[in-house]
This record gives sequence, C-alpha cells and structure tokens, in this order.
Amino acid sequence: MKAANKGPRSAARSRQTPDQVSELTTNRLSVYLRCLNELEDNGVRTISSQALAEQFRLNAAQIRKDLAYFGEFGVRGVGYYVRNLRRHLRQILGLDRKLRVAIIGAGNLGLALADYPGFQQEGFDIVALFDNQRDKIGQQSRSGVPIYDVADLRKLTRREGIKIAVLAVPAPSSQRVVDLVVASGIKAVLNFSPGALQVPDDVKVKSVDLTVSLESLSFYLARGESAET
Amino acid sequence: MKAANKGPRSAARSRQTPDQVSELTTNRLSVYLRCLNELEDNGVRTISSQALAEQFRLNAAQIRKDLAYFGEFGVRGVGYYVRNLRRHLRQILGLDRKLRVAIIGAGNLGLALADYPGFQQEGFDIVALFDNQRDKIGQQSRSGVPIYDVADLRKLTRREGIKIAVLAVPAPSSQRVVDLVVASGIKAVLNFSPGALQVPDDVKVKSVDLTVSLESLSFYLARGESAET
DNA sequence: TTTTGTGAACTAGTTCACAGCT
DNA sequence: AGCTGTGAACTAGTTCACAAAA
Repeated sequence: MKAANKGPRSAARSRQTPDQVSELTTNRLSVYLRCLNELEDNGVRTISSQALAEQFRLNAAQIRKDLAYFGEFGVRGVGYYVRNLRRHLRQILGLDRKLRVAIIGAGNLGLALADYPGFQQEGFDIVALFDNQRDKIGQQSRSGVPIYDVADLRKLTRREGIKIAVLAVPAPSSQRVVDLVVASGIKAVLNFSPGALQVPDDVKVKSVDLTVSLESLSFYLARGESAET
Repeated sequence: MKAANKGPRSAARSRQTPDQVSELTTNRLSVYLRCLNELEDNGVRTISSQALAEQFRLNAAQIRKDLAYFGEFGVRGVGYYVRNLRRHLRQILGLDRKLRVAIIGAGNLGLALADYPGFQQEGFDIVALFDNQRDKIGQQSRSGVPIYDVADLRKLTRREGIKIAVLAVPAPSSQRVVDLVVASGIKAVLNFSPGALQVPDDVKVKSVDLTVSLESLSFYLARGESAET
C-alpha cells in the first residue's frame, strides 16, 4: 500500500474505503463475486485479472481498479487467490451475515419474488410478506413465507430485524408504502413499482422499472427497422 | 434546426436521429413519457422544461438536451405542448404500435410477469408463455396467457409476430434458451436470469439482475454501519 | 419577457500503459 | 518472467450559461 491513506482506521490489509463508491462499481463487485463463486466451484485456486476478464467478458484494468479501491488483494506475478478474494468481496458487500428481507405487496409479483430461489442464495433471508388485503393476511407463500398486515410493518421490522424492503405494490400506493417502510427504520429498498420515490438521504432505493426497460427495448427495435435498408 | 444535419432523410420536423443513442437517454425518454401521461391526465396543456424538472425532480437542461436530440419539439417562450410531445415520444420509442411479447419460463416469476398490469399498459401485448415442462404446456396464466412448448418457439414467433422475449428461466438454462430465442429471429430480450448472456451484435439484451441489486443494497447497509459513529 | 436549443465547461467513468513488486 | 496497482489519457455523460426565437 502506498502512502495515500491518512484515514483514522487504516490497517495492513484493508485501506480506508473511499467516501463515495459508484453504484456501477458496487454492481460490478457483485458480478465479480458471482464469477469467483463459479471459479471456486470449479476448483480454480488462483486467477489473474486478465484471465478473469477473458473468461467472463470483463475489462482487466477495471477489475483491478475496482478491487484496488478496497485493498491490495492481489499478488504481483500471480494474480488473486480465488478463495481469499471471494471472502474479501463477501465482506465488502456485507454478505458475511444473513440479511433479513421483507417483501411488501403479496400480489403475483410479490409472491413470486418471495419464492425466487436466487434471493435465498447469497445470504438473504426473506422472512415476511406484507399486504393490506384481509384475505391475504395470515396466509403464506408457496415456500412458506408468512403474509402479515402492513399495519404491523414497524413492529415486525424490529422483532424480525428486517433490513431490506422489496416493494411490489401497485404504482399509486408506492409512495405511501415507502413512507411506511422508512418510518419503520428500514434503510434499503428495492423498488419494483414504476416511478420515482421520495425518501430521506440516508435511505437507499434501487428501482427496477419494467416499463422503462421494455420501452427502451422498443426504442431499439424501432431504430433498427428505420436504420436497416 | 441549425445546419448540422447532413443526413439523407432530414425533414422540417424531425432531424436525422443520431447513430448511437445512450441507454441512459432512452431510459429517460421513457420516464419523460410517463410524466407527460400524468400531466395530460391532469389536463395540463403546456409545460416548460423547468416546470417538468421541478415537478418530477429531473434536470431541466438534460430534458431539453435529450429531446433536442430527436427534433425541435419545444416553442421558445412557451415550453412544450404536452399532447404533442407525448405523441412524439411515443413515436420515438416505437410505441405507436402494439408490440407482441413472449415470456420464456412459466415458473413463479414468468407467470407473475405475464399477468403484471404494468406490461399491458403502454402498448405491449403479452401473447405467449413458453416452458419445457409437459404439465405446464397447454395450461394458461391466471389472466389467460397460453403456455406453449418452448420447442414451438420459432413457429409461434413467426405466426404471432413476437418481437420481444422476456427470459424468466433458471440460471443454468439461460444461455441455451437465449440461443433459441435468437434463432427464432427475436432481436430484443429482457433478461431476468442472473449472469451475462452472449448474443449477436444485432440483438439487444437488457438484464434485470436481482442478485446484483440486492447485493448492492447490502453494500450500502454495510458501509452505513461502519461509517456511522 | 420567457424559454428553448446548444456550444462550452465540467464531472464521472473507463481504458491505457507502465513502474514496481514477486 | 508475470501481474498488480495506479497515474495519465481518454471517453461518456451532465450541467452551465447564453444567443436566438417566439
């Protein structure tokens, strides 16, 4: 490590992490972790940024730069030790503990997400669904996630230690519901409702806007047609 | 329009569109369209970029620049005519016709997406689900989208005029399935499976990676904890 | 006057290329 | 030799600020 680290908590292994990490970077860290999981499953012990880039169609310099942001994990002349780097990435991404997740909205989408196997995989625990429809409350998803009254969101957030909320509610209620989520003390929201949500600065929202995605594809198709001869 | 337009198809109203439009721009066009829909529903006839930006928390200069890419839709001293701009955006995004969509994978997620009301809204028609499980084929989703054998994908793509495929299949089969989709002549794919897909240059893939989204939120939570005192 | 459309300035993000470590 | 970590160069994206139009 070069002498660029004047932070109060510098250490031999992991430098002071920078104040602002771009979301593009964190997204890539998650991708790198997935690649390393696959490599470790295949018994690969060590990998260079070059090899990683080629195998997964990434950019070697970018991999190095992203990783170097958080510490010196590589060994010159060798590359990265897969198991070691994987462990570091899991720690950086906060995956070295179970994170409890609630899904708000027990409609088609909410129920599907509750049973989505990809969610359970990397340390996320879906512990509750919430809805406001009487007939749904008390039921459970196919895989057994219980459906609670959204009026009990705050209480259950505390009791269950819920840290992330996934919003799968109809567009008109989304702002009202996210206000409830914020009031419950949840600081991270994955939003599937269309449109922007207003939240305080210390709450992070990631939105998956299916309409925007589809319309963007439509644009591409429309362009293609007029561009081709 | 200033004399910057040497394209073969220039016209008074819509300039030659640029060769490469950033995906960030097309995503914003879709957002603008949604805002305009809301304004028109509320009976607003005309709006300035300034007012649009304030109302929907956007940037006025960016709105103007994004729109000016495609033509001169505004009137100086006035702003934009809501109905007119909406019409233009719909045309630019290729929404001035119905687009037929197939969903591949009739699992929880695929079935939920097939019945998702947001999809039907802006001119998208979900006409088919595909799966390879015998017991699912011949059934239909709650809202009546029929489930076909994925072996018939090519045939039905032609017969039904399917232009967009939504991939909701398990990760291990995603590359195999997208190969089928490409072979059927589909040029636009919305992918919900984790991991990158390889497709020819003339096929557009948009991916929604739920694991990456959640892990990125986890990173934010982990940072917050260590940053706070 | 108001507001667009747009060069210019600025900011963010990516890739290059190489010194320096193993 | 091989490969990382990183300044420097480059590219993309955003915001400013103002001339020109209505």
